[in-house]
Amino acid sequence: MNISDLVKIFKALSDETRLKLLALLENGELCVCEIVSILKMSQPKVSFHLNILKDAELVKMRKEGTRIFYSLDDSNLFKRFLILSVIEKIKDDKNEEVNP
Amino acid sequence: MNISDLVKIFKALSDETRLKLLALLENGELCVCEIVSILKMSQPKVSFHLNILKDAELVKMRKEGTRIFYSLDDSNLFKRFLILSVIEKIKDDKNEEVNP
DNA sequence: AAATTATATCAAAAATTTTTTATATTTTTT
DNA sequence: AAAAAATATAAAAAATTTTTGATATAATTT
Repeated sequence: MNISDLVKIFKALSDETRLKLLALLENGELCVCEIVSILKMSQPKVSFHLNILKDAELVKMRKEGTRIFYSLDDSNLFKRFLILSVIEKIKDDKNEEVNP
Repeated sequence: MNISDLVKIFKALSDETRLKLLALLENGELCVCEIVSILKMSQPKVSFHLNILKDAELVKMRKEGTRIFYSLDDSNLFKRFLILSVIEKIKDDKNEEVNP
């Protein structure tokens, strides 16, 4: 992993939409259409951000018929740590909203 | 730490110049003028990037006379991990350049 | 084979970030 | 008190990223 890979990973993580996508995938794979309907964002927008996460190898994809399922790619230890940190911190954040 | 703080931290880390600044500060504080002369970048550019790192609380500063010294701010465990990872990976990268 | 569904891609527009050049501020030195 | 040194800030320009709306592609269903 060189400095450009590192920048690419951090760039991928430096957007709220993409952090939400990662958190959404915590419990397993989802297809694009499910993500679109859950997050209520336009489909090209979701595809755009998923593609950036895939480029940084933070998510991976699997085709099945007409659908494409995305899931977390935490095969690398450093990325796994980053993804887990993101998910944990976003959860904390949501809990604070509910229990102020 | 909420989701915006998280985005701010990753945004701060998502630029090569800023990763280099962090790596440069590994061995202790440096003033802006030293950083400028080492990295051979314009002074406003260095100040601009240092400010982004400071906003994300990845570096801290200390005034002494006319100089301002910057150093790593790894008081938070998560940030400490990120900073150390960055430094380690940038070092690896440089070693590979020398020993191909 | 036509229609439908799911997704990617493209081009234009909008928004944000980075760089550059010039200037302001503060402290120290002369 | 003027000059010099170090740094921040501001405004404009350049570059990059994100969003949007339209269209293309591929697999499935009718």
